[in-house]
Amino acid sequence: METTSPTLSRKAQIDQTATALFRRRGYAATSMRELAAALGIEAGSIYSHIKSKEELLHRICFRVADEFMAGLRAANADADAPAATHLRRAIESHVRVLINDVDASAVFLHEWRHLSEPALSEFVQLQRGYEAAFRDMIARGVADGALRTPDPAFATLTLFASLTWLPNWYRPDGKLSPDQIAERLTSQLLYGLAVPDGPAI
Amino acid sequence: METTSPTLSRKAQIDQTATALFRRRGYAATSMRELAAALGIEAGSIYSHIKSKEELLHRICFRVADEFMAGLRAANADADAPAATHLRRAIESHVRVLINDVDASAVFLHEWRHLSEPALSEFVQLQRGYEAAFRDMIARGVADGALRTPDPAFATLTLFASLTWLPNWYRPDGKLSPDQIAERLTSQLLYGLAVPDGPAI
DNA sequence: CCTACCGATCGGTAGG
DNA sequence: CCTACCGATCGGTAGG
Repeated sequence: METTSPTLSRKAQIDQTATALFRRRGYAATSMRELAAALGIEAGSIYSHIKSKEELLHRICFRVADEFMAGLRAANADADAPAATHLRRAIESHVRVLINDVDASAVFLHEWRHLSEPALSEFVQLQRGYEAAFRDMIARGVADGALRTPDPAFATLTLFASLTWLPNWYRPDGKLSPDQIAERLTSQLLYGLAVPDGPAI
Repeated sequence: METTSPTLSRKAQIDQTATALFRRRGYAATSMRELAAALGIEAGSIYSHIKSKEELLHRICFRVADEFMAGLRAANADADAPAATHLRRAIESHVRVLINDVDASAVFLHEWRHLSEPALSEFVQLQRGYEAAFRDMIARGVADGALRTPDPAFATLTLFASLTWLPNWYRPDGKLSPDQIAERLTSQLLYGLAVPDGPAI
């Protein structure tokens, strides 16, 4: 079911296979016996490498969260750049993280709610901070005249929607490179679909 | 846990309570005993009203699908209107369906993959037809000069992303009415965030 | 890493 | 609609 590189440690193989299964079938609907079968071992054997099923989910979610956070910091590192440039760079970084491991990203986006406390609250806090940073970039872009929107919070939601949806359709064998996707996404979000001086719609 | 109107039939109460639970906890993670407890009855008693757990999911998913399809047909009914108008009306209809029952919409959007065959294939077919209709409206809008995009298929994905994300943030007690949300979403997707003759970003 | 197993819980049914 | 229960499967462990 799964071709794993022989250079991966068993623990890394477990993580990778679990990521693919959690994405395809959902965390709750994936049993440890399925995971074991995909790895070619017995269910009990998994527990010599991990403590619990949730540990797998926890590691996936927080690893991806760390990557998003690091990308956000890098995008804002140049304090002299205008807010709209920070925003474009942050979108590009986000797309790159998503594409770099689309299975893990999909689990991060859709399965985090199965975390239990206190990890759940910690995760939600990270998400909120990340979204607030995007809202802030948009608001600063509006303030300095580069962007316009009647509602920065609303614009942030739409932006996040497009970013979040990406793992649902991205195929690694597609024609668009990560940079092309980021560029196209950015341009469509910034400039929209309507012809500038075309007819009212 | 749940306040259900006394005018609802028991079956309608089961559907409504199941919808709320499937949304909050996910289909796979919701047990029939949880559902029974939320209804104030015993687990076995549910089965005098329904045949199986999946029947509940099936009914939710296909009812919402029917509503989306009906809205799409209505939006395209006026054959003389330009494609961009069809598109705007279809977006407005979509938003109204989502907001009309946000729990059911969220289940429709996120839990359909737990359907088993042949319902699963049937559902995917409906989804594909719906998406194709939006892609077609965008392509016709580009052809008649009202819209512009380097990639209609890509634009369709971004549009769907924004529509799909809505149940994740919409709060019935929010300040925006359904029509305001539809209008704001449409305008942002069509006109983007950038100031028309502002600086390059 | 396997065998053998634990208690808990699952969806669902029979009979009343 | 409840009581009492079915076989199957769950996450996880002990001992080797």
